[in-house]
Formats: sequence, C-alpha cells, structure tokens
Amino acid sequence: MAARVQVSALDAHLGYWLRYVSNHVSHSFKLKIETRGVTVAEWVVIRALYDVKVGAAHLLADELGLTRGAISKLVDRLVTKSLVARRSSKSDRRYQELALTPSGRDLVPQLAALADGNDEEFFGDLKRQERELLTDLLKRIVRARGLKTVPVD
Amino acid sequence: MAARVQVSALDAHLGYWLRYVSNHVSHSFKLKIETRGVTVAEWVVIRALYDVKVGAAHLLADELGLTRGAISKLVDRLVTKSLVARRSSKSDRRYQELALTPSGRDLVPQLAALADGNDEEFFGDLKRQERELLTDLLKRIVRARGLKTVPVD
DNA sequence: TATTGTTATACTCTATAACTATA
DNA sequence: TATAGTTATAGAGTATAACAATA
Repeated sequence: MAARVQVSALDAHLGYWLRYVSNHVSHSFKLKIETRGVTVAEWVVIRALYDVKVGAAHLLADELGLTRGAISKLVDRLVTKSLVARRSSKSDRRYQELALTPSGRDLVPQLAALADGNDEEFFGDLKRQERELLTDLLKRIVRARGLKTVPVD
Repeated sequence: MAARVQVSALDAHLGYWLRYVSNHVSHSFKLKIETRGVTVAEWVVIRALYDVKVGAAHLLADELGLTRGAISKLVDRLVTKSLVARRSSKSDRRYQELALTPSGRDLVPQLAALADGNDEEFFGDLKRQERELLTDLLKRIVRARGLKTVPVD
C-alpha cells in the first residue's frame, strides 16, 4: 500500500469550520447593522468608546489591535456620520479626545441588541451547556496561544 | 433597581470569540502560505481544482460561493503565477477549462501540509475528544442554519 | 527626538453591473 | 435570448511609510 491521503481536504481542518461558521455569523451581523448605517469595524470602535467615555486614538488602536492609520480612517467615517466627536486635548494638543455624540451613544444599545439577536439566531439551538463548552474551548485556545487584539473583519 | 446591563459587551457573544479565534487562525495560515506566494483565496481555488482536475469557472464560482467576477480575477492571478492554465473548451467556446499546471499541482500538497501544521498549532493542545466536540458543534450549526458556500476571507 | 495623528499609497477581497463572445 | 466570462467601478479592511504638529 502506497501512502495515501497526503493532501488533506479543506474541511479536514478545524480552522476551516471555524472560519466557515464565523464568516457566516459576522456576515449576518454585518447585514443587520448596516441597516443602521454602520460597519462591523465601526461598531467595534463605538462599542469601545461607549465604555471608556473618552479616549485617545492611539489607545483605541492599541486596544483594538489596529494601526493608527486604520483608526484614523474609521474615526473619520464615524465623525462624518455624527456618531463620534473629535477634539484635540487642551493639556497635550497632540492628543485627540474621542467621544460618542448623543446619537452615537443612543445607537450603541440598539446595535448591542442586534448583536444579541444575531448570537441567538446562530447558537440558540445549542444547549446552554454546549454554548458554554464552545466558549470555554475558544477561550482556552486564546489563552494557550496568547492571542491578542480584537479581530475586526 | 433599574434595569441594568442593557448593553452587552462585545465578548459576551459567542460570535465574538469565534471571530477572534478564527481571524487569528486564518491570519497565521495566511502568513505561512504567502511564503509560497499564494493568498488564502487562491489556495481555496487551487485546492478545489486539485480534486476536480478540470473545471469551468462558473462551477468553481458556485462551489466556492463567489461571483464570476471574483473568480475571474482570482484565476487571472493564478495564471500569472503559472499555477493554473486556462483554455477555452472546444465543444462550447463560452466555457473555459481550468486546470492546475504541473507546478500548481506540485504546490497543493505543500500548502495542505502548511494547513495541517497550522491546525495543529492552534488546536494541538486540545484533547482529541475536545477537537471532535468542537468540530461537531460547528457542523451542527452549519446544518441547523443551512449554511452554504465556502468562506474565503 | 519621541509621540500623536493624518495622508498617500497599495493590495486583497468582494460585489454589482455593463459588456463581449458564444450558443 | 440565455449563458460564460471579462472588465470597470466601488468600497471595506488593513498595512506601511512619509509627513506635520506638538511635546
């Protein structure tokens, strides 16, 4: 018998299934929130700002694992959409103070509800225990591999 | 007590963890295969061609869940890289016969090995049983939700 | 000089839609 | 007219690097 199955199938990999499901979940979420005029990347930014109240761009970049250039463009769009306000700090004018506008602050809970609904839609069929198991396994991989930064795409 | 926790955290969602891990796995794979000069989208195409031997672009588009325009551009790049050959069918000259070149066919097992290694790197710490459980849960979601098409990004 | 942020450039991925060639 | 494929256009996401302003 010669060696066989030297070439694994795409779907022989856990990474394949992970990406498969993840892409569908994200895509579905994207469709939901674009009815509110935001992209997933923008959502991640405003959700972060919702908690910190005010933040500098470079802190966001660190927290979200994006470059300063990327953040700059994202914030540009959010400012255009009147969801984020940008003003330079008085104490150090290199910094910017980023904060949600009232309408930005209003929007976050609505988007969070869409995120909840999306999760329910995809994982609602799993038993509570199975959901926890899945979450735990994923978190374990994050810990074991020391993964950092929030994925945005 | 007023209602609290109206706004769920990003990481309160299973979708978040899925995307988090998936993005890292895919990114790591991307880094591995770009040393061989291919992107993940290109890999998916040549892996598909490896099995079918020869195929029309529109069949690939269906199988991979991409538009004809997207396939056209991908195949362009693969032809430029001499991994895929493209010639129009004699029986129906609207069709193209797509096939791996010898070097393309050579490359696929090497990339498959990189995919195997990448999977091992991320999921090797899990027990066999846990890996199966994870895979099964993901496949169940695919079935329950009737998900179609291969995600490429 | 070091740091913050912007801008220019570039590339991948993907879609839509107009278009060409063929049937 | 219907189908296969190409091309033009567009936009999101992201990176790198050069640059301006400030410290």
